[in-house]
Amino acid sequence: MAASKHRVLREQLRRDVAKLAAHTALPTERELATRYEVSRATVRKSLSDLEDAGAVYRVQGAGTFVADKTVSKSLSLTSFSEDMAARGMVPGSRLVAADEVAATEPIAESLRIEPGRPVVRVVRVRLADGRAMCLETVFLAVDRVPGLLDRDLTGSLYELLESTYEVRLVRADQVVTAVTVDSADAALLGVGPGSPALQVRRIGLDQRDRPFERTTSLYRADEYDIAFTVRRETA
Amino acid sequence: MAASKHRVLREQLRRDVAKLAAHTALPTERELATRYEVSRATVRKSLSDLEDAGAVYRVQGAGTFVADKTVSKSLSLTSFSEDMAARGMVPGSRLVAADEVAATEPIAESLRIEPGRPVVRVVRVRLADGRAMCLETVFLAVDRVPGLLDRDLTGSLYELLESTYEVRLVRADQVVTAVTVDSADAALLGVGPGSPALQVRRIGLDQRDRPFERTTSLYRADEYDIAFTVRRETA
DNA sequence: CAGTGGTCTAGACCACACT
DNA sequence: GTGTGGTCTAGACCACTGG
Repeated sequence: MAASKHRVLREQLRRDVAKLAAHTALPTERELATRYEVSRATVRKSLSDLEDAGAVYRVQGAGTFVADKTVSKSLSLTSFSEDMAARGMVPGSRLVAADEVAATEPIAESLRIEPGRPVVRVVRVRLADGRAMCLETVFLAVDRVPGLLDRDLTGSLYELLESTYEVRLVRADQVVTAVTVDSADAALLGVGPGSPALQVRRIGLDQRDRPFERTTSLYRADEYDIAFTVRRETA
Repeated sequence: MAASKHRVLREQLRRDVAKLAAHTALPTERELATRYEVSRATVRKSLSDLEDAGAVYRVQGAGTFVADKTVSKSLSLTSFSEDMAARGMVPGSRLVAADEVAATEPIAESLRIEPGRPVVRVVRVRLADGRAMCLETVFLAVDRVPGLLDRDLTGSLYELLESTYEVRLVRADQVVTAVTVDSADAALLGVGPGSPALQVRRIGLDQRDRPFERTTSLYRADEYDIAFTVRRETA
């Protein structure tokens, strides 16, 4: 499964493109279709995906070209572990708290459950190469993840959710703000009180658009940034 | 121009979807194709765009459904003016400086010109409903925008660039960080020194992937956040 | 002008969800 | 099984770029 022609071609082209200089022209769509023995529609699907990912750009009448990859992070949904791996760092965790609490009003609304219902709370200091990078608090509806608190919570929570509970996050709504950390959080992050931090509040949704995770992450401003590419609408 | 069938259908469906409750099923692709007298491929293109925009979600074998729009900002490239308008506020500007300076090393690299070459600098306090929201510093290669300094710089710079110089931004690479503002910036923003702020550094690119604008925006943390939806790759 | 990407069609089969 | 979205094809014409 998951080995469609356009996917295979896309990954093939992604590798090819990585070796080429920016602004180099790719073969034409018709040429690629002939060469890889697929229809032009399939080639176009592959190229569209690469365009969305910021790997190439297309100019009508002229051709398809290798994009300049200065940033070109297409801001996909990643776990902390994946994020750190992509930055070439080794992810880790220090468990601060893992318990069951009653859902407060905002938590309940985020998870679309009744206020006061029990939710699982996991608080962790996330490490990058052993250094504190982020303070992360996760809330999960307890019905969706029975027995979670008995598991090993120092690794990737996403992987655990996927492998054990078969919930796959496919989308998340995020809100990013700048804050200054209070003294309690500062101590956990190993920074001075009043230091700046990036706060990311996220509601994770499954394939059916149902929320099942609400996470607040507090990233050290001196160690972390969010880089991504945005595009004009109606491209 | 720009009135392709899939575009027309997309906007029609966007309006229809806005009236429906979340998780309501849309008609099937074949049904829509028949009803609007287009091919199914055209319907799929429209639905894909809406899916990318976060308006609907699709479940193989089940159907296409109205997404829950709690956030669903697909983080598109917008000007400050557009951004404020979308938030229901009236944008404004107070010009702080507009001059020609020699490009420093980082500026030159961003704009892909020689260090020391002249660049146009525009510094503005951006207002929302008359209140300071953001301190914005824009650098532009002078060759691309001759005579810019003689223009009215209190409105939308993007509109000016588009209408006068025919440069269209289609993509931008952004880096978001949290900072605390120094006393000079604090005075311009009307906040206390050491207040938190969201810093957005952006390099704007035209359709040919050429950089022609580098902007650093400093947003008051108490007035501004960045909300957007992210998706899992290989969807 | 020739050649490129952009749009569109009509039809086919597959993978998956639901009942 | 029936019906859904997902993939793929072969071919056509349009809009635009560039020499």
